[in-house]
Amino acid sequence: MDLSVAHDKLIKYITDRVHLNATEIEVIKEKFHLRKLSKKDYFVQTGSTNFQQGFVVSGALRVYYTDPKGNEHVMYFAFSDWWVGDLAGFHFNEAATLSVQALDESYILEVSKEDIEDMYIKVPALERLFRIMAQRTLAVLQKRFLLTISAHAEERYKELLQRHPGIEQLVAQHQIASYLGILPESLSRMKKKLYVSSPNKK
Amino acid sequence: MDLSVAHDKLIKYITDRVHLNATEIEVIKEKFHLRKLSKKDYFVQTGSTNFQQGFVVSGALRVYYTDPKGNEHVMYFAFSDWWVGDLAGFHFNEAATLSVQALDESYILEVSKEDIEDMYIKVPALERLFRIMAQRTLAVLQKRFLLTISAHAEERYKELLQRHPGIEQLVAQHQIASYLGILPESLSRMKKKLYVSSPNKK
DNA sequence: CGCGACGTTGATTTGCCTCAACGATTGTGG
DNA sequence: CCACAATCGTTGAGGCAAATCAACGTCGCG
Repeated sequence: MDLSVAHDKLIKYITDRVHLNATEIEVIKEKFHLRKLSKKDYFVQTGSTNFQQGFVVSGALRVYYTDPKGNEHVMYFAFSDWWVGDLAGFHFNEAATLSVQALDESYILEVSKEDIEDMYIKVPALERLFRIMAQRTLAVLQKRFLLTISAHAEERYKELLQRHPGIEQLVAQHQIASYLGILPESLSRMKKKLYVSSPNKK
Repeated sequence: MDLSVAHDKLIKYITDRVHLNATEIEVIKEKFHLRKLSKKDYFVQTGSTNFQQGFVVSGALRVYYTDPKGNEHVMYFAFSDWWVGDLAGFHFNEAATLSVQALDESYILEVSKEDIEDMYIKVPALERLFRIMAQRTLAVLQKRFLLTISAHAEERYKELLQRHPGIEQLVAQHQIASYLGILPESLSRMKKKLYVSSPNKK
């Protein structure tokens, strides 16, 4: 993965959403640094106070929470063109409660909170971009929250498959169970039940 | 409740967070319209396509979701200085999936999506304010989501009491149960259990 | 006053967890 | 490159938190 190719991908992502002039593009390129993660490497770990955000250029990652009992809960999976980081920690300057780990070799354009604040001044369009992104992410999280409290695991599983076809080829089953908020054993039993009662096989 | 008092409250809220000049203040005052809600009146109802947001000047409201089975789930309660509206519908221009209902007589400064978009141009500081608000709301919702999937109802109940002391005097018990994601019967049993095992009474 | 909304209590059910065991696959160090 | 270990998915037995269904007393209010 080449730095300029990564930068071009980021600039395309941004200019698809807001207008930038040539100077602004240069400012942005200076601030985002390419980082390679091997499988199982961490981009952010619980307790970190680095406050960075990352734009995923390629690869696959999981963003998860480790609760006080030590159980891990997947918040979301991230692929090309997604953003990763601990938003709560980032916003409140608190130690990260989330971790971000590569599920495969991944390339990420990393930016520090300081540099983002600096860019808000030098590139006002980013203020707009990040407002829109925050509002959209908020709307998406709200939907996920409402589904989680109103529907059983089986319904949430079907919704996931519908919203993200092919996810089962990309991430392991126990990661999907974690995303759904159930144990791997429960997902295994659920799939068996769905398969037996409605055998859409061969 | 007087319009100019309400406007002053809003302007104080905003200028506590970002800088405004006199002209900008006038633009904002023109866009926010005062609305009185009696107890049980709705500010937003499921299916609405008005895309308005509201700044709560006084009173108390509940923001809730009605699932396909007809069960209501309280997203949050709103009091003075909070914002209410269906953020998902607002952002995606979809019919509202949330409802906002007054629990007591309330006064709200209402603004349409159109006028907000207009203000982003005339008052750039609002772009920043709404970015910050969206990011903070997102961080708060993330914490709520993570607590919901990782902790039992009893722990969530204690967290609510700690974060919002006095909530039990402001809203009915079945509303609190709905916020916690459990049935009124379950909350009743839980309180009984907590009371018996740890009688902090007289 | 009378009705409806609210909170409580009881009996039973259920969705998912916990703990345990066991093949199958994957990965790795010698 | 193979042998062994670790990880993963599956299956079983039993348990628990909260839902469901039902009944009933109390209170506030039209």
